Amino acid sequence: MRIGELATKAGVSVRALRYYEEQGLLTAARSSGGQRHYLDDAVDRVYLIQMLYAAGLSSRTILDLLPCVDAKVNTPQSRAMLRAERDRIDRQITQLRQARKRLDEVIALSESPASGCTRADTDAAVA
Amino acid sequence: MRIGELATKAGVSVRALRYYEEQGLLTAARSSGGQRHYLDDAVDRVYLIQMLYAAGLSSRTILDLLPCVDAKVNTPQSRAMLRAERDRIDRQITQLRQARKRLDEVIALSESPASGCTRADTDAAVA
DNA sequence: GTAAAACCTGACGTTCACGTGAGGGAAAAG
DNA sequence: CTTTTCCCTCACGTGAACGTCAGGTTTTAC
Repeated sequence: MRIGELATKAGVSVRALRYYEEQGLLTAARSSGGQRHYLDDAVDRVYLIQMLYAAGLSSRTILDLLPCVDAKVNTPQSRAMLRAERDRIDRQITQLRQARKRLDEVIALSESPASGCTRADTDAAVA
Repeated sequence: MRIGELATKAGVSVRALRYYEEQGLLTAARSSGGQRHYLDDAVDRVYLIQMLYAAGLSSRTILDLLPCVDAKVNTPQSRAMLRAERDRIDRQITQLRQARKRLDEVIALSESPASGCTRADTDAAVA
């Protein structure tokens, strides 16, 4: 498939795919005319990349991790890196939970009929 | 306390504190000479700001939320905003869990003596 | 009273993951 | 064969959260 189709299937922009290639995260065969051609499994690869981006990893880190995911590299260093990133994600989840908890407290307060309700509540809620 | 002390206590840079003020997230009294002076509770306020930044909120969103946290604003809109942000954090946690799971799978594979270990494992692990 | 810290206001620089044209070929459709 | 449609490579723009340097003032220490 060509880049437009992959972009649609993977739910990202064409520009993003070119960027991934530029970062070494995604490779493509080229037609005689220079156009990129991808195999079907490129869709999953893009999903994975997106997932790692969403987890807060940088292009560089993803670039280091992908060979491990592909099971092409498996050294003590690579395993340490994997664990380090997993731990980073764990810490990030912990932070998010804290923030969530904090917001929940505020929400609970704001929804209880106690404390300083600006009374815009009971008034405007029906109107 | 002055800005340097607050920066140290809160574990952020002086520049960051000035930036927070610029964004309306943090206010300070001024000395006759124009220097910022903070109360002790500013430390907690900075912690909170950092927590919300870490949760992926933008300055603008934090600016909108802070009055709610301070219980100074409590309208149907503000409560909806709080819930929206909490839900966003929930979705982000879900994504992080997925990424973590994926990494865990890779780690499990790389640490099991099966599959394509590059053998750098059993060799160099002792050396 | 003077020198060293610490602070002030601009204002430009940085990084990241792309967005967005510009100008020009390649490929599928008629 | 021509017309769309898709694709190509530069290459500059963007937004967010600061970093950093310049040039000057205020506070603190001796």
